[in-house]
Amino acid sequence: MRLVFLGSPDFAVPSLQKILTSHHEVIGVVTQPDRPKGRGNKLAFTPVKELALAYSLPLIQPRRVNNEESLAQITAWQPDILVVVAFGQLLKAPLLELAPLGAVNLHASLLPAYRGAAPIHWAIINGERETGVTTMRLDLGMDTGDMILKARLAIGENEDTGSLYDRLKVDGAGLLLETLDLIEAGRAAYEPQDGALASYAPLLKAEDELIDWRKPAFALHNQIRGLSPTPGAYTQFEGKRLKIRQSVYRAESSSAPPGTIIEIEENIVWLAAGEGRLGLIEVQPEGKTKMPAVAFARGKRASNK
RNA sequence: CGCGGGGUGGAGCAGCUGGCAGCUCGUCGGGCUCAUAACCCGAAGGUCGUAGGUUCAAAUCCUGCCCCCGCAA
Repeated sequence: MRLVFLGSPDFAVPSLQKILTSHHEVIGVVTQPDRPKGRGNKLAFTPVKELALAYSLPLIQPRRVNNEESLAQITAWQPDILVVVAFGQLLKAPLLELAPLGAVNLHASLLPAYRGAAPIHWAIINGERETGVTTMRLDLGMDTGDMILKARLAIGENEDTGSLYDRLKVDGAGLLLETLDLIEAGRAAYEPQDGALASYAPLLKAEDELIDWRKPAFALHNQIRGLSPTPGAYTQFEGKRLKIRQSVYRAESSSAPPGTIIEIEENIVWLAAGEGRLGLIEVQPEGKTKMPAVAFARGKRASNK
């Protein structure tokens, strides 16, 4: 099929790559505009743009993909289908109806669960033991389209978002290609989502990153791995942020007030939580590189005296 | 020129109103022994990111460069 690929972050890269190695033809790529990023606000290309450039694919970067100009360009490409993976903009009716076969999307959850922007983070934060990827036909809603294929994936007990993200984007790429082949063969089955079972995974807010020591240790552990490596969960220490990059937890409680140190083992700094105890393994002070939690604790003691 | 922190023995830090480089941990050797995270003694180990400048003297002051990171987007 002749397809236009819409995607932006590196989650979409394996999908585009996989399609490029297939018999399908990518006749155009749509990605987000270059944006000032990082320190110094330097302009950054999206990972999808990097790949598109490497393959010399026709590329547009509309501020609003639904406007007339980009609509005209995509129409001119005459695609059979639009393929959307973590694009970052919602497609409106004219775009959804532009290609004869509509638009398919890859979403990083087992729909209808975790519709929305941050399904991987929230699955881990909520302590899910399983997630997956779903392909669907896009409609006007937010991840509400009819589903085509799913692939399940178990979440490791201590797995973080980074690891899960990497696994899902690869699984997703395979599933997406499979889906495209089905559609091309006219054998795709479309299953409507049961809205009653839907749940949402909204964009992360700043307050989601702050650790509340009154919560149970397991919840904090899920929060920490769910936000790792980005944006990272943090606690306030001496007026500065201390990101907690890696943790463990135990059920046994202590009489210590939540957020205080109970004990320091060889590689773990144990703090009291609302329930149980949370063990810090790796932390990152504001303005510093990540370091073992035990080293941070030592440095603090040394400098406080 | 978005705001900001930092580069000092293997790790984490102090020293930076200029004058012989210090602390905690680790390592090695020894002691004590069943040690709350913090037992005792001793030892090894550092071109103080890099290039240049100021000075009798610079980790400490000035300038360029490299590197790491936080925030905001």
